[in-house]
Amino acid sequence: MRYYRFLSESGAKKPPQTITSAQIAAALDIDPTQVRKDFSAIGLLGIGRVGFEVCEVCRAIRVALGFDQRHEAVLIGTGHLGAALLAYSGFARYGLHIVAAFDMDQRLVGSKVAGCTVKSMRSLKPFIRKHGIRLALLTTPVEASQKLADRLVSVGVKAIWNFTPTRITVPPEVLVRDEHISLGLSVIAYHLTHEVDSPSS
Amino acid sequence: MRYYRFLSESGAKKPPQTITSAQIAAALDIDPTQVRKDFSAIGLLGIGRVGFEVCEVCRAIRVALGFDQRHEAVLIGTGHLGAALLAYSGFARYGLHIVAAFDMDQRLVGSKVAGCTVKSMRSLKPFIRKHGIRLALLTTPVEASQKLADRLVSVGVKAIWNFTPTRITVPPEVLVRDEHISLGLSVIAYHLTHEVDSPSS
DNA sequence: TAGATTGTTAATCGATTAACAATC
DNA sequence: TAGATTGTTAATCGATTAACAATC
Repeated sequence: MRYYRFLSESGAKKPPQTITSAQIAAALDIDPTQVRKDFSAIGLLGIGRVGFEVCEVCRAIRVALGFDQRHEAVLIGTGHLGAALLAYSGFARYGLHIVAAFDMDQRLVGSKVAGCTVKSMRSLKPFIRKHGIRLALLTTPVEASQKLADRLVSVGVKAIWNFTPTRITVPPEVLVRDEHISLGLSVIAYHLTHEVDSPSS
Repeated sequence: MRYYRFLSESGAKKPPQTITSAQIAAALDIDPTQVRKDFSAIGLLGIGRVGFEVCEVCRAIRVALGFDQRHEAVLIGTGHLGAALLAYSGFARYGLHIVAAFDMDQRLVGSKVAGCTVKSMRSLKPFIRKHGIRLALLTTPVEASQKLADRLVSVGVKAIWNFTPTRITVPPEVLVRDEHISLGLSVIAYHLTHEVDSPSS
């Protein structure tokens, strides 16, 4: 979560290998007690008078969140957004590897997008079965999301990262993470509107 | 927020122009009281025995969140993600209009991305001043985010929609909305890892 | 030892849920 | 009128914050 981002960023810079819960709390603008509680929840103990060892904390978080394990995923829909995700190099840090990309458009099949060869949808099911894929990224622009989700679930996919503006329904054991931007949009629109109402405050 | 998405979607289909708080609550899996409370918070009153008028609710939400106003924005960084956002047609529904795109890369300047001509960074400040732009979308892959943010703030930008994996700091009156995917990633990684630990539960 | 920071129990705060008279 | 749904007050629940003995 946010701890990991902060610690792995700041940890590289400064030589001191320990950090106090108060320092973390100040940087992330939360309560020091919260930090200690969260850490102890994942079986992480600090050292009295010194604080926490940065490396130790990072490793514990990696283990708790599963970043140390390799997760293989497929990406469906190689449009603008799909290409952006394929090109993003930050996933590997969290153990996520996109091992194949698929697209409905037969004209795109065989072409390379961000160094990844686009595969035909026909090979989707066999591929997932063969490699035991458990995560799929949905970046299809059209509203075939639900049908696709059903197909994915039927071959054993356990989590769907949904970047489409569609709400999809799946069995309870499957996780769907929606990455809609409409929520962020509403926050921004609200701020801009409110700004107009009271420009000075 | 979520109400608007649900109501504007379902409202188009069914003829009945009214909906009850219980129906909304069931669809969104929240408490009916919560719905009524949220609605009354934006000065929205229902009708006894009937419920709420769908159109009326939608309009009130639009007004409260500022979707009825026109918000003009600039986009900086026309990479994959920038292109995807430019091509996304859903923004207009919320009153957001991306009126110009900028990029550092001089070779891209003048070319068209998703129907929008890429402008030089040199013209960024004058453009913002001239058009009174108050929102900027940051999709620059490199770590020039902070410098860019400073420049944007200095010419009067009031909100920054940050799609870069960098944390940027701005004066308190400026809103920064981070659209990191690392949070979603951690949720997914956790689910997949936990799945392994107990496949049957 | 003295000082600072932790782990954890207790208290506060806010948000969510329940209950019910008022209303159409 | 009778029935159903609202608006709002009261109660519960959980999470955040405070306090403090234990620890290095």
